[in-house]
Amino acid sequence: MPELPEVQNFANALNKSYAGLKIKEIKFHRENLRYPFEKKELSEIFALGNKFIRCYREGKQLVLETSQGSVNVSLGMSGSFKPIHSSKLQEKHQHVSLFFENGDAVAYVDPRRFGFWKVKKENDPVNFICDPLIQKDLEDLFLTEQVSSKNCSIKDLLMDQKLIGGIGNIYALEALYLAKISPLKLCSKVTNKEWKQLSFEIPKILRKAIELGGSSVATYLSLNGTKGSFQDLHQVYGRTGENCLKKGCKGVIQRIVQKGRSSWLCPFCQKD
DNA sequence: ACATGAGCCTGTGGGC
DNA sequence: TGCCCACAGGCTCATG
Repeated sequence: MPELPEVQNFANALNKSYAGLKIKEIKFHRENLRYPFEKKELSEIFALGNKFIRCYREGKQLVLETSQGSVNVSLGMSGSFKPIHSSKLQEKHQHVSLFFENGDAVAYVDPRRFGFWKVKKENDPVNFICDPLIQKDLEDLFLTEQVSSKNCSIKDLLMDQKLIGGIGNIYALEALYLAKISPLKLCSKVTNKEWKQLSFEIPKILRKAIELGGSSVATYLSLNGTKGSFQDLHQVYGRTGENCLKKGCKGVIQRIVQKGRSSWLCPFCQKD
């Protein structure tokens, strides 16, 4: 589900609601998500009396930081957080509950269970080269030999989390549309001018999406239960058969399958 | 060393 | 109404 803007939204909201609170306890409602829960370690991190210091984003993951250690949380395709009001299970796919001493509580909900909670080790390296909110970092990365010599499509490159932390299917396709580059174009054929344009469009679109509360496709809701509105500004994602929105372009948005996932593009204004 | 495709899960929506 | 298929904001393996 969530790409950078949606994850950033959860980080902001969790901070606003819970940063600084004393923890009461953590409860697990099953044994695993994508991986088995490290219950012992996680219970120590979220033990009675510890302080929930803050939540921040690292690529597409959240980091929950307490006075006794930190945890990486991946939301997978369908993970989300939701405030709860009692110790009874409240949501159908509620897998973790976190209680605070002041009576507040929040649940981790994830129907498809592709997410994970993983204890963050002291010297775990950050697992990507570049954060896509920073135009200069993107440009520097794009103009390296390592990238331009890659034998993959530009869409695959944008979604490679080892290189760039945070871009997924929606924002890769939207940014490529804005930069007028086909998602099929090979990295080796992308011009310096196009790389520069792309490093301009990516932070711009991500910041706009954060501002609008992310994209609510299917069932995504923010912590306070509201929908984002960036989906209303999607230019290609999910718009099969609709007209290209570029002024004067007579193109029709086309859906193709790329490495097993949907891509959308305007075959007229996006060239490969 | 790379690039691809299957698999992990549940839910939803469309076609018949 | 129900059944079947395709598909969904991600990521990790096994394979070639």
